[in-house]
Amino acid sequence: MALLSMEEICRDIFRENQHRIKIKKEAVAVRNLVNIFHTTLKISNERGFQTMSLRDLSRVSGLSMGALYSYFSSKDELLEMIQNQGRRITLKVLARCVDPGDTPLIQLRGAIRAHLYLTEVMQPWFYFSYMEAKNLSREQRKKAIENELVTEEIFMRILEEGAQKGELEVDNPPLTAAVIKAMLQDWYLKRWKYSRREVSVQAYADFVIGFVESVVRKNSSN
Amino acid sequence: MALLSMEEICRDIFRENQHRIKIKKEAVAVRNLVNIFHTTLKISNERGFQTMSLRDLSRVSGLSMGALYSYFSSKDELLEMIQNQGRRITLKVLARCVDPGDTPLIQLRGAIRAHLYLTEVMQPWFYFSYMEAKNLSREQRKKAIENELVTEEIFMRILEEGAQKGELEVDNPPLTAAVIKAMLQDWYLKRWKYSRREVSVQAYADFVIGFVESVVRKNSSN
DNA sequence: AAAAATAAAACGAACGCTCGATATTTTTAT
DNA sequence: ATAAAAATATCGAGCGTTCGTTTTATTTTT
Repeated sequence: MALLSMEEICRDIFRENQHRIKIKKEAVAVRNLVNIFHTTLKISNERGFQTMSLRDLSRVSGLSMGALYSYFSSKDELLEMIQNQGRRITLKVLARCVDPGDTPLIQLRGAIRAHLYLTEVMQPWFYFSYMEAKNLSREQRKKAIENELVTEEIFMRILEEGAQKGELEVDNPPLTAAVIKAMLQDWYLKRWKYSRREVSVQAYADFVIGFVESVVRKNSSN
Repeated sequence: MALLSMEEICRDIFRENQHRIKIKKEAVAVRNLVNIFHTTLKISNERGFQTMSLRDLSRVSGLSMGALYSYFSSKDELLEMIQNQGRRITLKVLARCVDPGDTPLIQLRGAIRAHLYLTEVMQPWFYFSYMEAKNLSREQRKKAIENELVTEEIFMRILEEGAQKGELEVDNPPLTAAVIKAMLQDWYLKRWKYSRREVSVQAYADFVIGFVESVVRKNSSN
């Protein structure tokens, strides 16, 4: 799961945006992109993206204003780059963590664990995406909403397939998927609460799986 | 439930902050406070409190800059006033909606419905409080966190009482309360999603109650 | 020598906020 | 009842500051 290192992600970003980025050498660019994104997430998740000035970003990252503007052409573009990459990774990871060959119950468990472990590793990113969504442009906000709905649909399809096969008992798949999503998002939105209580991601995953299963499983045995 | 009119709330605010507010006449002050808060919530919930300039607020509310500053002494104080009042109302309403004489199961249903109906009526306020929490001063942020935990404790105590009396089966009251809270918060955080799907607050309340009960009730009958 | 980063200055625009001028309402005096 | 006076409320141009952004000449790294 942790194959998703910040370096790899930033290398992708660099290659895809090479026409915009003024820096030529990949090694240099990647190193600084990691720095820029890390610092942006750090400051923004404490005080908000709007409140973070580029002078703040310059000071904390150690890069000059001129250097920063070699990597993006505006503050809004920086916001978009972060959002874009986060979205792409979510879908990629979630899609490959659900094996259509498995039974719905196994798929459900896999999807819950995948969602929690992914958001655990990339908590700052998800927290940022959630909180800064309203600052996006209209088209970017539309993409963010789509993304939310797609993740939810993954759960809904599993539930529907389970109900159809008679393996699960779900009387309202859309709402069930919605509240599952709400429980999963709580993990990265209220991280302070769970770490204060020393709840590990494994413990939370087990709990949510148990909680959901006692609703959707036909017989409470095995 | 809708006894909590904006006018009443603003009258309370005016009386408690009369020393700060430069306006003498209650009727005038209340009228304008309603306008100011309503407009602030409207703009902030679309674009964020930080992004909203006081010139925006002036333009949309129809009050001049000078008039605005007769009601608060700084933008931060406006933020605090809104947060304070929202917190107070939450606790007041939730506390009086749970009758200790009822059985834990009835209390649980009452608390879920109370939470949902309250946040339905005051959705902009709750959405605002959630999203703008990071912009608060340290002491104000501490109060917001306390508030979150207190609401959660109401649910935890009901669950624990139910488990103790043998009426409910809850193996992890703190985590159960946490995910119940997550489901309830989803209602005001993702209002766009539920209204798009035409899910009413009653339907959502019934669903959540059914969902939770099929986990915590000992026998699935009656 | 080329590429990249730096420090510093400057730009106009927009920010939170103030304050003297003005308008409105209430009180007082006739 | 009405006009003058006082109190209250509103106005909006303008304050100093900071914002995002660009540019410059210079230094550092490869």
